[in-house]
Amino acid sequence: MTPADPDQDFLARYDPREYDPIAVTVDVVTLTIRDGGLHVLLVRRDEPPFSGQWALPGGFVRAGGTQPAETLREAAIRILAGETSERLGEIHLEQLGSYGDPGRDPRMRVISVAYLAFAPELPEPLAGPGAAAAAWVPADVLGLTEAGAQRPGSTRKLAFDHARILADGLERARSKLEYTPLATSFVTEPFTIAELRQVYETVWAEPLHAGNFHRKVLSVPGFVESTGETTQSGGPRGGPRSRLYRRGDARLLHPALLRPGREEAVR
Amino acid sequence: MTPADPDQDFLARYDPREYDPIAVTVDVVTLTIRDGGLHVLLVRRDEPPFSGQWALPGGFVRAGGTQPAETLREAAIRILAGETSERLGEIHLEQLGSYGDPGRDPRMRVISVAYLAFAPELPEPLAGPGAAAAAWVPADVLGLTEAGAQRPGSTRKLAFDHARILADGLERARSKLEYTPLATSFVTEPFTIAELRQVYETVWAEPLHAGNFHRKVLSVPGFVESTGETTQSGGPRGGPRSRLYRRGDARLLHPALLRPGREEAVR
DNA sequence: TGATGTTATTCTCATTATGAGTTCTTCTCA
DNA sequence: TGAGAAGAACTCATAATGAGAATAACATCA
Repeated sequence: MTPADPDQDFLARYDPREYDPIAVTVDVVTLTIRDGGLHVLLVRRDEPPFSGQWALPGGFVRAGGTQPAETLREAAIRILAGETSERLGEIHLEQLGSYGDPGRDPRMRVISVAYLAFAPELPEPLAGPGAAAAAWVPADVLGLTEAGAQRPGSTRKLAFDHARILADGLERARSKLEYTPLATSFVTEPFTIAELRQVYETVWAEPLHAGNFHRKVLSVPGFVESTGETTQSGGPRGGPRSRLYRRGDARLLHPALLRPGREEAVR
Repeated sequence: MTPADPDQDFLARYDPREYDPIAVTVDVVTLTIRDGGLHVLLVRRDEPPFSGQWALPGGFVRAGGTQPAETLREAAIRILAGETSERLGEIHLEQLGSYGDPGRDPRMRVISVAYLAFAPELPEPLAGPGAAAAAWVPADVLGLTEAGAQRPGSTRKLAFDHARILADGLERARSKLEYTPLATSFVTEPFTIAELRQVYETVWAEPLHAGNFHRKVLSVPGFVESTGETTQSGGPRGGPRSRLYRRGDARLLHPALLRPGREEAVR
């Protein structure tokens, strides 16, 4: 950012209409748990490119000028509101990363800032102002690999590089569950320890030891807070009533709740 | 990304020259350890806005068209090369986040994708193709607060929102040392355990227990690997020769090396 | 109604990880 | 040569974890 730098000079004298433009969009990975499985909110395209394929909800950032300017986060909230339209205040939203490889959009150079949202169970998406079709799609039917690709035979091919963005979002979610209390963003208050455990088991896709999980959650300061109440009845297949909890005031879990069997992931 | 979405329609018919433009830049937070302190690479501006103030090295992303297109990462490498120009292969580089609030650049709407680099000790920056002045600046003289502001009285005011970007980069670095072997990116091979400990103590800004650190580093599989050699002499103030190590093959530290006294940061 | 199975919650116990401090030894510097 | 610094390896108390079992409250169904 100095005048001797040609790039900075360029910025100082920049008249954007003279240069190759870059478009900026925001795409949102919205995760929720439905029917015991991890789901992501997708919309279906029916115009080229990628016509007929599923994609993350997204849209342009309003730059200001003829439109009111908005922050990147505000753009993400606007896009999310187009599909879900309710209780946005309860939804956790964080920036995931930016994706800008040349050619990721065949029409022009597009930089997409991806956001990641964690939501408690929501109704079917209104295919409202944002989509011809919108749906909660089980994450596992997309056949995502760790490398951000889709396995051959996946019935729903994702448009653009959205498979990679989604894979990054899933890994971020798995990781955030370890050291933050964000699992509570997937449930509605009040909730039981078992509901919280199901969140972990679903996102991590592995069973956890119920007793150890229970001990751990209650021993981490500020993770959950007892309401003093219990459920009105036992579970659908028996068992005693569960105590009910709400979110605590911790922003970090200390000590963290680590995924089992991470040794293999180390190298 | 469907035709019913006005934003997507907009994209399909987008002629960028008709709309309010957004510029995309890449800024790089480059951290290194010099003279026992954490330093960041900054350049000095001498044109408005923020003339005379320090800023992160940055530049436009080459969109393609009249210029060859580059990825965001390639842009970051190009910017880094302008200042440091050597051994870029050894430098760890990762995306930090994107910053796009309206008004962050008074000239126009600019989205900046920030990258974070960890470098071993490098020579004074060539104020080369990238800067009228470039320097390694001790991170502590910038008076950064956790909130991303600068304390009043800081002698070097950072331009734009670079104080926040730098604060985010520092926190990312502190955090990454816990669960990745990236501390080894701050030293040149071969290195001693004490050198590695100084990296942690510098970045975390707190003293560590030498014996426990030693035990821990050697017990985490794949963190470091012995070369079988030792230093040629003891330390400058005495002590025996140290064994030398190189980087191991671990990508994650398991178990992690946690910062002491994190309980206060939890809420 | 009573047997059977399910599940929340609590406990035990062996193992591992951590924090604090000590010991032994090798080296530099005065 | 002596004093002090520092690498490396120990000890030991405490905390955290993983695996399993025990207890008790509840649902379902014969």
